[in-house]
Amino acid sequence: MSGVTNVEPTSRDRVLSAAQQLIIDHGFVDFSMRELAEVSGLAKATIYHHFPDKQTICHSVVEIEFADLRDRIITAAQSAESPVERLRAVVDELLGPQLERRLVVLLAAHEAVGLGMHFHSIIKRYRNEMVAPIVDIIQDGIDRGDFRTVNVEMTVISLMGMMQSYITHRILISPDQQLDNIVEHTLDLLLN
Amino acid sequence: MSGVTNVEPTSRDRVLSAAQQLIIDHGFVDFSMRELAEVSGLAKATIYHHFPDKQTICHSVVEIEFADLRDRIITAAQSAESPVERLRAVVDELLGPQLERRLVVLLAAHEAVGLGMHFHSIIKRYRNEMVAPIVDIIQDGIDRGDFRTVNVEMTVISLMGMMQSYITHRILISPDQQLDNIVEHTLDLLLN
Amino acid sequence: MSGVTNVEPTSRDRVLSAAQQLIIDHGFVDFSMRELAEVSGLAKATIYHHFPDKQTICHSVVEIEFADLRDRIITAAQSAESPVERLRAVVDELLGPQLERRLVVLLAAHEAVGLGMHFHSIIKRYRNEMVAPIVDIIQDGIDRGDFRTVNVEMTVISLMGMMQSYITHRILISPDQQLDNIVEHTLDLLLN
Amino acid sequence: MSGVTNVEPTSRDRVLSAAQQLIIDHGFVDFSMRELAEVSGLAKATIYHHFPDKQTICHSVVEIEFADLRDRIITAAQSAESPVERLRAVVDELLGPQLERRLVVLLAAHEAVGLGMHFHSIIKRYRNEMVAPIVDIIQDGIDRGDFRTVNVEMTVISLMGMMQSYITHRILISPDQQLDNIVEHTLDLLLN
DNA sequence: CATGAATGAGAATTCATTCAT
DNA sequence: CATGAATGAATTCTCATTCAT
Repeated sequence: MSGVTNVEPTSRDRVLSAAQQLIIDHGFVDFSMRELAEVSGLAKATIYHHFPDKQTICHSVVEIEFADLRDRIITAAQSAESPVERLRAVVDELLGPQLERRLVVLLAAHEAVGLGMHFHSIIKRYRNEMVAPIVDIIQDGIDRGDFRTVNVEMTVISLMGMMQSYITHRILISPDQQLDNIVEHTLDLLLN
Repeated sequence: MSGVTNVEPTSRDRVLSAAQQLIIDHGFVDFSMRELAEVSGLAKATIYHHFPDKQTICHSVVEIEFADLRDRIITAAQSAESPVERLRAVVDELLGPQLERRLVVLLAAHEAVGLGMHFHSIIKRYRNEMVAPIVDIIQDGIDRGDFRTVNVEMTVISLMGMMQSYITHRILISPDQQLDNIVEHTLDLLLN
Repeated sequence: MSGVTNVEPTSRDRVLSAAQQLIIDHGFVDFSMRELAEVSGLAKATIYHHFPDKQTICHSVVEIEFADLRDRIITAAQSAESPVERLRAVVDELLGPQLERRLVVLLAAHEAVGLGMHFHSIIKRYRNEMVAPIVDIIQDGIDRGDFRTVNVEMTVISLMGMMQSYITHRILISPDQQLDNIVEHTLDLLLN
Repeated sequence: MSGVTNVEPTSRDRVLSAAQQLIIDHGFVDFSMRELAEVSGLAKATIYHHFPDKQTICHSVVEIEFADLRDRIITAAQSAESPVERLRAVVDELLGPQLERRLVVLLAAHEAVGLGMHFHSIIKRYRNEMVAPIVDIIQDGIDRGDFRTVNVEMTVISLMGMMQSYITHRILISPDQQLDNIVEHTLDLLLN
């Protein structure tokens, strides 16, 4: 009660992390407030005490996931001097094991196709924020002559698609297969 | 009407094509049998006369979509002599406008993450069938010396991810932007 | 087609015997025309070709069961000279193994409590027809001085309840327990 | 209202007593949750707030009925000194007018033949609990020399069947006929 | 005589949400 | 801050029955 750090997560956080888990397991639509109450250990009415409705909870989870991913990418994009190393760091981060779970959520966000414009705008906003630093790296690499000349924006789109595809492959097709050299392969494709 | 062929689609087909449309619009979970009845023009009970449950309808739609896509890819993969031309045809096909709608369905299939193993197995099966001809093309290109030496399987995974990413971009971010040179960009990235 | 005996049961009979089995398994209400079609091997519409509705099928099954039971009782009631022997034959028949299944149906008929007056009237009619010969036996026994003087009708009611109770016991409580001396016990109780 | 005790039945109890009434009227299968909601004065969803499903409601009603009957029998079985008087009290109780309604439910429980094992186990359990005190009485009577020597268990089974038969008779055949001397008739059969 | 296709009505159950405490 | 109780609307699915062939 009086202590140094309060390790008890707040109820709000318990809701959000339960929601994250349920979205990963069931997708955005097919999880119920009943399950959310059960998993979070709170009463349904208590959840409504913290959030106005289910939609807002989904939006919040997506915001949090995207913000975290964006921050990691930005950090990675500043982690070194040479464009090659910075790109390597970003790709590394995008495929890092701790991100897989988060990216699954983002993958699932493609559901957003049928989920209304607010999702669209969130995805659009963060996608731009994640794309920007990668664009900078590639542009920088081209300017320095390290990379060959490519359509920068399109290359970034390609890059993100590849990342998704690797992860999907790992999840759906061969979960155990190690893809250690993904990073090198990706860089090779893009930069050779 | 004029007697040559009976073009009236069967009730079964009307259900499947209505389901396809609804899945595209709402995702796999959030379309209701009530809507499906309405859109297909049949009574709910009639739908259950043709399909045992909602799940089976979803599976069937996915099967049909995948089978069609696979067939198009296989056809494209046999359309020319040189590996470069055959790969171009495949990429062209994957991005062709008439396929967008179908691919949206496949994208949405990533929902499948939370939708049970039967989806997994369908996706796995067809993904293998779609990957195989592309693998052949690339391997052939390498053997002939047209392509540089790459990890073939990984390259195919990359390729499919890029395609998805382009389409997602077109749908979510800039629907109107023309990406005419996607094909060339992709080939450039992969084969240069 | 042209033969001596036609062993193929008629469709009508197939419906009735399937219905009998389903009523035994599920009770009168909770069996569906879909199941009946499945078990009988006929199409639902074919069943409606032979019977106007589900109610009539249930009534028919009950009629058949009761008629058969009544006939067996009447036969048994005429099988010997002495009242004791005739009563023994009736009790024997009521507990005979081939009758158990039929009696289960009759037990289930107590559902009839909530099933409308037509069932009531069937049960009432046949119950009277089954009671009558037993009444005669007991009255005869009393007249001859073989039995002690009892309220005849009430004794018959008791007798039938005991039979039901034995069967219920056998079905619900101890299916394997042999109750060989039931007949003697019953006669002993009633006539001593 | 005036403050002594709050007599308002809980929602749970309102559901159970409405269910009891509906089971008596329609049997276990053929009453709907819609009716139950109507009769209990609650919304369907509210019922599901208190019970997980229809089955559980049925089981609960049967449990309550059996428990009440068992308690009454046990009480009656301890009500006097002599075995004859105690047996008379039990039989009296089994046929008492206030029990008729309850016994109808138990009769209807024979539907249970087709209703799954959980019903079987409930019936089996309570049947044993109801039989035990009657067994004791009869054994005691035999030991004291008041009753003639009979197979005790079988006699109890007989007794319960008779009771059912009287009640069925009253309900189905002649509702108005007074059977005042049933008790004496029954005792006479058993104890002479 | 037989049936596949079709259906309106209704079944059980779950939903997101509100409110009094 | 927290919750049990309550609910209208919607869900998937089943029913007994009809009809054109």
